[in-house]
Amino acid sequence: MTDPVLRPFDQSLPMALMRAREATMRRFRPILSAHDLTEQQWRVLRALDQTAEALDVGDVAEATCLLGPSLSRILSNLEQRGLIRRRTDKHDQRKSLASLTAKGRRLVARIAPLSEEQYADLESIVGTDDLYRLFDLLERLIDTAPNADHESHELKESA
Amino acid sequence: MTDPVLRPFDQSLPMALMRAREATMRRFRPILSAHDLTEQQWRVLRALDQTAEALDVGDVAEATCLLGPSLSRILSNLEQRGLIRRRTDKHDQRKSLASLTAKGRRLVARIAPLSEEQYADLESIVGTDDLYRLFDLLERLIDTAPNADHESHELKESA
DNA sequence: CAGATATCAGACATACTGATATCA
DNA sequence: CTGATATCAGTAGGTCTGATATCT
Repeated sequence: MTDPVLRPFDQSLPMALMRAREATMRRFRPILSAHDLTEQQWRVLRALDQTAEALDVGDVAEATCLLGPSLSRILSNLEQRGLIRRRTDKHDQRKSLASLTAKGRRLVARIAPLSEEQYADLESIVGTDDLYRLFDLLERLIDTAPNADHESHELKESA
Repeated sequence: MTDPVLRPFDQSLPMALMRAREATMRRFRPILSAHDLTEQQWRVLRALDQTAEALDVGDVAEATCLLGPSLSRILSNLEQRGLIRRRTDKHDQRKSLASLTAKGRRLVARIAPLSEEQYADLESIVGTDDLYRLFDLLERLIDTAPNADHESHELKESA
């Protein structure tokens, strides 16, 4: 009568994904907090670093898995700190375009080598082949999503 | 001068893990919210469902990847809703033991088949073999964690 | 007394919903 | 007008640090 009705935790996929992400983030978190960045803020800076041009808010939301309202506040924060800049799109004045400032770019550049260091470490532990296998499997999992709405909340992770 | 200094997003492991978890959770989230449960609350109920006996708070924290203070608040919430019960350990009165109430157990039992349904769906899409391969790779990744402190915050996801 | 355990208090970043202004 | 885009307002649930009480 008190028997478990669910599969054990170690067979829970979201749980395994969360633990794996947690294990990975344990490497990066100290780096980010040393620069006063939350994970979400870092994701935004990172997304903006990838493109030479500015991105509209919708694109940033898609890239970072953040919801619009959350993103608006994060962008305000980063703008106040002088790390990013916002301007309205000339061709479509509804849109707001975000881009890194020189200061933001310097910050990313300062963090990048520390980040890559951790990746190299990870790769040497897990092995390059298995790491790519993992990426491949994760990609396939992502494609199984019922609704590929780019609107979805934070990992927050659970279950 | 505006070239990206970081690897692209699709080669970011925490990012891939987050997206994969998000894709997976998209299946389960509607089920949980239909029963007024957050992901963290569900993780706690699930952990308690796994053992016939009560668990002390430390064990629950370990199992659910939640920090002590967060867990305290979540347990209070679940206790108020009559889903769990807390009592102090007779042998070590510092410890607080948590267990599911009959009501909590009924709730888990009601959700369980809906959850398993999604797992079966997932397994049929990804394939049983690859799903196990994925579990294996994730497990290895988890073992690479620098600090295996069971204290670590929420997925929140990033980087 | 030292170490462990759980909780509390409070500040903060985020998630999420719903309303709003602007523009295509 | 409609649909899209971004933001704002506000509530809620979590994170995290630091302090506290209790017990081993």
